[in-house]
Amino acid sequence: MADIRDNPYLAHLHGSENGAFAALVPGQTTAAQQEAAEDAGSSGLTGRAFTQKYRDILGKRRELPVNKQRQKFLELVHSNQFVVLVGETGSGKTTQIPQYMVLDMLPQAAGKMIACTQPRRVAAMSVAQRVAEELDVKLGQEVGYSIRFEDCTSPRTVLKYCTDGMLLREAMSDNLLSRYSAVILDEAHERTLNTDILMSLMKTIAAKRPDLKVVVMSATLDSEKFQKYFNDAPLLAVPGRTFPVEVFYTPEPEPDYLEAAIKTALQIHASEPEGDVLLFLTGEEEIEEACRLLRARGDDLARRANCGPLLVVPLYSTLPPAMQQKIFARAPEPRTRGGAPGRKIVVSTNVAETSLTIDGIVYVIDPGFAKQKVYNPRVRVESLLVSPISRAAAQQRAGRAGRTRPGKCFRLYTEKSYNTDLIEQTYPEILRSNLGSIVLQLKKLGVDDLVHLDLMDPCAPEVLMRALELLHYLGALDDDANLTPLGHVISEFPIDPQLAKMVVSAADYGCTNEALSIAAMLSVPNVFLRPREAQRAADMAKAEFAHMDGDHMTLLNVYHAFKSCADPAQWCWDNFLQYRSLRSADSIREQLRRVAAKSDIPLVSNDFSSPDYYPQIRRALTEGYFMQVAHLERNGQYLTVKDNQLVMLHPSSVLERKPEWVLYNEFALTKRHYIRTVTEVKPEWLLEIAPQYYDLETFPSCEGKRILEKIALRNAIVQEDADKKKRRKEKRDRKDKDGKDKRDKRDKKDKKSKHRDS
DNA sequence: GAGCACTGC
Repeated sequence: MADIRDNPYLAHLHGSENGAFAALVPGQTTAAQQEAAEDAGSSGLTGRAFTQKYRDILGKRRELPVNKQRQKFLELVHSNQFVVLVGETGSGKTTQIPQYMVLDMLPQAAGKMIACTQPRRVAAMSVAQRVAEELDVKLGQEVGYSIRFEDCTSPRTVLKYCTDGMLLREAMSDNLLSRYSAVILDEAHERTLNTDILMSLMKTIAAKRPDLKVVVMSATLDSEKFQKYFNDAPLLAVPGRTFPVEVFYTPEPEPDYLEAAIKTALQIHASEPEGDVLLFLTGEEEIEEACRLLRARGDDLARRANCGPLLVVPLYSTLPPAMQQKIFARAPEPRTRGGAPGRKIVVSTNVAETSLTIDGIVYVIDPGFAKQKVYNPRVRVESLLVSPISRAAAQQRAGRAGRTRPGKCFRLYTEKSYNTDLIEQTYPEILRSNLGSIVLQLKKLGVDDLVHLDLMDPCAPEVLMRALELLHYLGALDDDANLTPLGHVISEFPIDPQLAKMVVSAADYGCTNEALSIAAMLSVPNVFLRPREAQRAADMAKAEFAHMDGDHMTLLNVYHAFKSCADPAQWCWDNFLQYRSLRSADSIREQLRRVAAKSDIPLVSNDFSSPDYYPQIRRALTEGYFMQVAHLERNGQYLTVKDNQLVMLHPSSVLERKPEWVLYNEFALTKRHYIRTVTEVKPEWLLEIAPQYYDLETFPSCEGKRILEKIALRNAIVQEDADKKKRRKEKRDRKDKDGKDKRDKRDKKDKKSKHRDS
């Protein structure tokens, strides 16, 4: 019944009509041959006859700009190990290029896969879904995806979309990525930490694997930098499919960008044709404030100037998903039939710049600012700072107005400012981050010489030094900066090295279960909600979980309560807790538990009624965080140990009684210097647990040091005492033993004689 | 007495 042409194993019998399929020679295909294979009666991947839906989609795929360049692309891939591809939005590169690679390399025949990396999970999932449809296969079979918490692939998988972090993890156990015949790095222009590392890694691997093909895809005009970095790789530019966006600047600088933004939005509403507005601001509070003002003044405007109704929607990542959905709502209908049309205004953070696409945006308002991460290696602090965006980011924002039809972008700064004040590109993340975790991963990847690591933008030596120093103190690296056995174990955990050290050490204190829970809770966004209209109620709810030892134990209480309640979502709502964060903490904990089990770390708890239950957990915490300790000086202020930075307990801390020694999870740099998530520790523990760090010889002078010195002295005396006692006891024991031996001999003799007697 | 831009393993 089945057409012989539908059987891929008989492809060689197909004759001239389908010969193109059989004619596919790996690494030598032409665009015409590939198209013939796509036009065939059945899929070369599954052997099944193509569906009508497949043919419909195929028609659309052929119209994508990237398809016109297929032959050129294949020629470049055939004669080069690296190819750089620049494609604007709408070019079809993310869906099509990996498919061209599949047809060209026929990875199923070679038993290898093609990987295409994405910076974000949702992108990896949704693109894989789309490509599975385009290839007429079931998602998770021939085409799949692999992201944290979810591996949707099978032994049949030939094309795998994954997050760049996932591929990096995979490289840690398979340094040459030998399962892949080609790696496609997508969205490389975003320059995430993981993409940068992966790019460097691909250069190293490619040098050792001539058979490996690497395609780097980017959306910027900064293609020369990529070409140069990849050994002068050839470039292929694919046009996009977007609509023109007209850009307007303010004639004079705006002193108050929030006020200017609101005015502009209302002006658009009053005078521009129908079309939704996207306004970029920097943070939650600012956005909510802007929304309030816009709603109030919008109503006013409608009354006075016969404007249509206004729908104002906030958008930021911590907004509950149900609220986020509102950005997709349609603009309101006119109040009366034939009246002025309604308009939707979305007020958003950077999420709308890359992660989320909102259809129907015609007007963009760009004040030119965003909160950006910065890292200060001197104080070892990552913080968020409102700073001017780059020209590339400004272009990206403007582009959001031209996705469905021609649009307009209003920049709330002068053209001169755009040209002279803004930097060309946003600094890549690797220049703005603490590299502790990354350095450990690199060591695990077999990169020994970090200083000469071939990165597109080399990181500051001081940042590297800080990372190496941290890992050395944690015991993850030895004196020659080589990975220790402990370092190997720590690197397996997908969390900060300090947290991983805590989890691993917790085994010695009998509390790995609790350490896992705390590690998970510290790896998710803040679980405590504090809505403006219910601050007191929220504080009271939090007080129920407060633990006298500090915030870490409070988090543990929350987690335990969460795990034992009947209806988690309702319970979270009732207790002003972020359900999303807690659920995520639960999956992270499960993942960490599996990693721990794989490393043969016993999963144990101490007796809950034991007085040592909490101290043991705090000791384990100290094993990871001894470098983040502050001491309360006599003047009532905290100084961080060694760095002598003046800090204050964050007002959200449950520790109001100001213990003398505290360990903190985070150093928040805002108007003041705050330490957040804080727990009381004992100075003795510091000396015991991290003598190499608390080496008083090298310690800068301060009150804390003098106290530690006293303790050290006392310890020494106690130790000396103990040694004396021990020696005396040993002497006594020896004496006793001698005596006992004699007695034993005598007894034996006696027994023998008794035996003889009996 | 205050904040959490955004990703990711």
